[in-house]
Amino acid sequence: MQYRPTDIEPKWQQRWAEARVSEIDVSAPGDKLYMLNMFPYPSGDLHVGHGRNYILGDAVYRYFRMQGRAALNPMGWDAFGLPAENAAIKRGIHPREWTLGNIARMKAQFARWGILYDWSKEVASCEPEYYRWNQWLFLQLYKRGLAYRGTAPVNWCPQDQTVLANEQVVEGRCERCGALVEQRELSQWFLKITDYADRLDAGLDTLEHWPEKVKLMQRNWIGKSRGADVEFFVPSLNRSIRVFTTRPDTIFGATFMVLAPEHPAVQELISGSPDREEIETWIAGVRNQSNLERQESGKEGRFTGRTAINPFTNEEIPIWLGNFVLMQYGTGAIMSVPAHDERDFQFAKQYGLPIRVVIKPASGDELDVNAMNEAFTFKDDTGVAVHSGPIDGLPVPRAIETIIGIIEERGIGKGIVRYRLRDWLISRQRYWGTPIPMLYCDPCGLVPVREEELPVTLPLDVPFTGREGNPLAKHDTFVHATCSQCGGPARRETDTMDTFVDSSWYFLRFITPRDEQKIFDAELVNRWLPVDQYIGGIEHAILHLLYARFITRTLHDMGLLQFEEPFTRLFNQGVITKEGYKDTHGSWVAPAEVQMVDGKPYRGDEPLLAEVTKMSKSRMNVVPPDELIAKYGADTERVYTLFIAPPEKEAAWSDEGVVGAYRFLGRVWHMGVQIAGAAAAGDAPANVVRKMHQTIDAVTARVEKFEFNTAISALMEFSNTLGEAVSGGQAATLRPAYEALLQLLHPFAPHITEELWTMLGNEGFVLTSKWPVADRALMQEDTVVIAVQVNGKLRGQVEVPAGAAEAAVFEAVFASERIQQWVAGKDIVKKIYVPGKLVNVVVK
RNA sequence: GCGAAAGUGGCGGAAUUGGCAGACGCGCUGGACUUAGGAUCCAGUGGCCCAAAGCCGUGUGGGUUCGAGUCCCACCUUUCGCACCA
Repeated sequence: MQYRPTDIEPKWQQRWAEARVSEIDVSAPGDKLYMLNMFPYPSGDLHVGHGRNYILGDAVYRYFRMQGRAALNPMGWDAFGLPAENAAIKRGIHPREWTLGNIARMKAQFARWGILYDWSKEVASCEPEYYRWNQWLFLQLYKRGLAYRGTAPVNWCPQDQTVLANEQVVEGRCERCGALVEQRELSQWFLKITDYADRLDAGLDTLEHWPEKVKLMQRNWIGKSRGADVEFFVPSLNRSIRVFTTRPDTIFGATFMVLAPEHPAVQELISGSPDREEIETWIAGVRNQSNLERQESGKEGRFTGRTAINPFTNEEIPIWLGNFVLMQYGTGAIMSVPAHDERDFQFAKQYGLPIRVVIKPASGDELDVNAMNEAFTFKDDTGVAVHSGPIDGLPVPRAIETIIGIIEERGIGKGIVRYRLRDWLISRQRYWGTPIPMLYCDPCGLVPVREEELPVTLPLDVPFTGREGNPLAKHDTFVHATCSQCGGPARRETDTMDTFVDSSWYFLRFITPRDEQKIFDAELVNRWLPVDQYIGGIEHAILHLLYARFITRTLHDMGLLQFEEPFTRLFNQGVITKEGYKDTHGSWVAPAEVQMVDGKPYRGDEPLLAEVTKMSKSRMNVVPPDELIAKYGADTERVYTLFIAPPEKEAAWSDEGVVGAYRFLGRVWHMGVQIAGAAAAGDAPANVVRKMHQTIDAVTARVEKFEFNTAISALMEFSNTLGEAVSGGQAATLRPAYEALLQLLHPFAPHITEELWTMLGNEGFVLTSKWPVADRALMQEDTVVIAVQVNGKLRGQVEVPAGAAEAAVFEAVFASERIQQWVAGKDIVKKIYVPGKLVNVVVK
């Protein structure tokens, strides 16, 4: 009987579905476990690279089910977003239709992979039943002052015709389309995530089971820094300007001040300058530049013509404007200490400003200003304050503490903690998203829609022209509304929400997805959450995960949640890469057009460049799962995907490598057929029993640690052991050991194991059988092979009974002729025995 | 520039607390079975050497140790993240 995956896989997929094996009653008691894969954007077809994420989650889910856990494994759709709208513009298909079609395709693909989700919990964020709670959440945040409309310089993507959150701008470009982002001063909706900066930072310390990398990225993004705000008096204006510094200990070395060109005091400062016009032209030029352009143009500045008083040295120091000082951070003004800050140093050198050393190395001589060609920062106690009056001789950390005390005492400033994090801009001038439930009324001003009027339904009858502007704004019956307060005519907000709002709380909705009365059932949610195991890509290290942590805290503060961290364990799978081919113009070439000549790629006689990159449609290097499944089956794809590399690592797809997984399953199959055909009789050979227990032990430990590649290699070894026993005519004795193999293999290759399990005459699913437990006593070998080293070099082996005493082992070692050759006639200096492993004899 | 992680056969990768480097798989070589093989099965496969014995071998150079892929120091390379955040 041949192994034909295509014959058996659809059958088992159907049986699991019919038996509703993955549906769970969340109100029933049980040892709960909440598994979650990040819900995907329904972009259409999935490739084997996407598959890694879901296959991995399904393997873990099935393992926990076999461990007897009440495991919830829901799935849904992050269904709002720009690609749907772009598809509408390009192809004339409605975003909703496009989205729902993609959802259906992806759902079918999950089924073909044999993935078990609890579809009774499915949600799609584009449905009013879901997004009304998005709107409800917004209103709660608005009530608490955490949602506000404000004017600020924002990121505008000219390609996508919308504003973007800071988190969505990568190296000055739109994260989605890659267009250069422009700065615009606009009135927009924000969520006050900055109110939670400190808690979001501190909470990272409690996340023991998150990858360090992700925590670090979040920590850097939040950018907490301690320092001081200090007032510098400007005599000619009879007022002071406040600067922020993280290094108040260097204030004696502050020899000038620099303000951002956008600083509100600039006009006043330059009012008396003879160069005023030139300075204004320069400011206008800088204002037009993005941060990226400013950085590329190098450090530039202008002298305002005025001076401030350094409050510690009492010297007059010049006030400059500089393109490198950011208005968005701190106070938009800095004190410059060129000796101990690299940026200040460069600026001072460029404009001939004085440099004064106020920190010396803790061990070593004072720095020579004239010999310096870079700043020396001394951020820790490797530096000691000098020429700094009251803090002279103090190491940097203590100097900072002391000087802040003095600053506060003198009333010229205070110690302060600042964050790099800025408020979350959630307005989008796009159609396919959750309408922001607000009204503009002439008499009443800004009015929130009443909760009982939710949802504010997104109208479906809008034209998609692709021309500038949000189609919603042109929809008369949507825009014209009645004021919730005065009943008069009002204009509806036509901005929609960033889709990251939708995904910031969806994991709460999965518990009671059909509840029409409330966003979620607090009692059940507090029982099921936090999510025990969250799985998804590293690309969400900041965006989604930070927003979800923020929203969870706001709901906690509303008294709805008892926890502040939504995800206990986080796992980021690595991407799958494959070779793609580029032509001489740098365009990607379809694999069908590529011919290999002497191992090098060509299109006709044009040589191509092979490049291993992340699998993606645009690079034309995707492997569609359906062809693979048709040829080898989903089980093969699953086993190969998990075996290819450690799951957190990037992995290169190899079409040949797939065959190895297929052969392995083929061997398991043929072995199963033979064992099923032999009437069970007698005990399995001792080596098989031992290997079985060792394998149970190894696979269990490795699945728990997400080491699927080595879990599978252990199963291959066990399968090889069983195969030898079958060839040795022992098939009749192997049934229990073989059944254990099927159970251990089930999470990785669910279909074939169900089929063989049934073939052996078992009732029920492998999935609902009990995960085997290893008997440690039976794992032990009767005899052990001890490696023998002489002076650290391997010289032989001896076999001794397991647990033999040290003396007996040495006796066996010196009885060995091979070893005698190396030690005869030499002084034995030392004998070392590592129990059960090796002996090292040191001779001279 | 700053921060983090990682360097092991032709390839993907194994290797508890320092204890037989290269598990498992791909590929390759030889063989079996075949009209055929890009199917299947069997054997071999780190390098030097016909082979054995032996020697060498985990990015480079040092060190600690009876013993180092693993620990320490210096360096090199790669990848990722941040990037004028005062």
